Amino acid sequence: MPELPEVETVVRSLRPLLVGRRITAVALPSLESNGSGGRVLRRLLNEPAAAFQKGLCGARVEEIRRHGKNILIELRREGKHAARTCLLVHLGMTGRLQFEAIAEPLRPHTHLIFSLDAPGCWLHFSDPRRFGKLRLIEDGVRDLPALGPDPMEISREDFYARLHSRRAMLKSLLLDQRFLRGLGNIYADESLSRARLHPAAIGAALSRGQVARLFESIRDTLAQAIVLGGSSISSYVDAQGRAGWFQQVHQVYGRTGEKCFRCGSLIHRMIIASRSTHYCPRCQRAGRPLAPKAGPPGKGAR
DNA sequence: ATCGGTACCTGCACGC
DNA sequence: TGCGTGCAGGTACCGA
Repeated sequence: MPELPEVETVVRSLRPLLVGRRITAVALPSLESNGSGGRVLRRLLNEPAAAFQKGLCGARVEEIRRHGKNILIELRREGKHAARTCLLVHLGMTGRLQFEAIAEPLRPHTHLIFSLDAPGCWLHFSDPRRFGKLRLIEDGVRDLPALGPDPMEISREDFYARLHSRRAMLKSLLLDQRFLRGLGNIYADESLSRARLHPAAIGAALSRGQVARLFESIRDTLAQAIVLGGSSISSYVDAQGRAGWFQQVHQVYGRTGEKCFRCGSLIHRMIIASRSTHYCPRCQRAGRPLAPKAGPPGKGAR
């Protein structure tokens, strides 16, 4: 679900109802209902559940930001133990933060419920596959994993310098959060398609013009996806339950065997960095590695 | 530095 | 209907 545009959409949908609110309690339904709940929460939280609850209760939400695919909920605790803290939420593959009326039936795999000082409004965190994580960190960004620059903030020159020093395949680079933060499988494929670059092309081998095309494509793709509220494949929705629309304009992702909108060729699928990679073999030739010379003479590699 | 493989999980679509 | 298989938007870790 959650790459940069989806996380940005969630952040924007969280703000109106969450900023300024106080967290009054944190309930852990999976701990109560399920024998393996303790193990689930240990993986999700990486600290004892009681300490996590204590760190959040009474804290007021000051601001919500995005850092790559991480959601940063900036908090201030008042009173005797006044302090600034930050709740980092990574949605993993299937994590969902959603406002609910508590009376509604609990969505399966709801692991946390944040009570707020707002009537009739609770924030639920659910995550069927449990690849998500929540971390309480003191004092902001210091403890975050070292991530690369944000694709919407990096300059064209810096992007060129970073890309030109790398000998990895473009798809691998775009998925690498230390190279650039926020892209995932969908937006890597979609950006490469719009830039008309082959996913297996080598970063260092691109011309200045090709790098510029990739730079613009990434920004345009992400910007358009944010406007459309992200891509809703299977179950993604924002904090108010609204689906995104960007999947309607996917050019290659999830379109294996369908016709390219530009040239009519069939979209191919290959594996790079052990991830499904979708591309048009005709439009995305630029930078393609040379075909192996294998095969009997006269049969020329295609 | 880079890559492939594996691991972590559940849910779903599919073919038989 | 039920079963097995493969696949899914995430990261982290290991060994080569």
